[in-house]
Amino acid sequence: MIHFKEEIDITCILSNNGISRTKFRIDLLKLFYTSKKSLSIENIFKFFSKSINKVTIYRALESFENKGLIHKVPDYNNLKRYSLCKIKECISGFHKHNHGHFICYSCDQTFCIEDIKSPDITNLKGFDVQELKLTLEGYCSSCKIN
Amino acid sequence: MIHFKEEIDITCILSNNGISRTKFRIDLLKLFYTSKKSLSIENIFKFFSKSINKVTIYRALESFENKGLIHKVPDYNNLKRYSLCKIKECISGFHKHNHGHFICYSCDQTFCIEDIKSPDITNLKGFDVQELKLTLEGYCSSCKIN
DNA sequence: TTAATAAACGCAATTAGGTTGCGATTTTTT
DNA sequence: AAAAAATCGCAACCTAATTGCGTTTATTAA
Repeated sequence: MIHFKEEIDITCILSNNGISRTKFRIDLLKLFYTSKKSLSIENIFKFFSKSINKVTIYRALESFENKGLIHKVPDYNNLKRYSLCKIKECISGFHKHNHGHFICYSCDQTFCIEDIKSPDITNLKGFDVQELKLTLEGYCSSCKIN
Repeated sequence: MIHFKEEIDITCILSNNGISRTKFRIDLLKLFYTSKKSLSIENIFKFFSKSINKVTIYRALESFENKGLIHKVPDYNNLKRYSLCKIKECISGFHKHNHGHFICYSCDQTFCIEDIKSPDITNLKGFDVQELKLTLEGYCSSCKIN
């Protein structure tokens, strides 16, 4: 069981989004709130000591994403990977993220970079631009050689 | 057999890069030179009327990429997809692309956008940024409603 | 609180994209 | 022309992800 210093009502968030408060889904959402990192299926699988069926993980993540609680982030190996949505604009069925993502070559971790906003390119001749994704790659603070 | 108006010596390019000039590889490289679009394995498979084994396609693409003739582009469904390298900086084992890519929601096509250069973000606190990828999404000129 | 309804779970099977091994064929080198 | 190297095609394999379905758990209605 995970505990917070400042209580965030996980069960309330789930209820408000029409998601059943099963032990696993409560703990999974808590995990996203406590983890500063993005999470892959494998990360989650290992966190729960492989006691949870992977299909269950896939379906919970799909549900969370559809409700706007988490969002997909790019992954170095093109695997499914998610981060908590910290923006209120993310609601059921719709995500709004204009932050960039950083992928570390060494630890394969993906970080959300709130600092950098994506450049504003809305009019590009011939194209109707709906979204803009900025992905940085390199070495994160833990992996780089100083 | 594909023909060019201005002769580009495909067989010469292959030879110079140490790639055997088989009928398939010659035609494949010609296809990349004539196609304005990026190509997925499925695109190529169908172009050759499914007469070429997919493993052969995978291996030819891997070879072309390693020699710097083509480069990977993002794909809407995370499939392998390639475009011709138009930059002389792309040589054996090394690619240098600072252009952006546009993915169409409707036709799933990926276009190289030479016009826009990726923003120059080399110093980001705590991170050692090696590469920057800019991907636009929306509707291309053929698919958008005017 | 209990019965009915809906959501979530676990298991097995399947799908899909991509990879590997290997013998046969084609190309290149000598 | 012979030997060496690269490419090809087939079958088998791998991994991530998806689907079907019967069971369990949670939510809603009575």
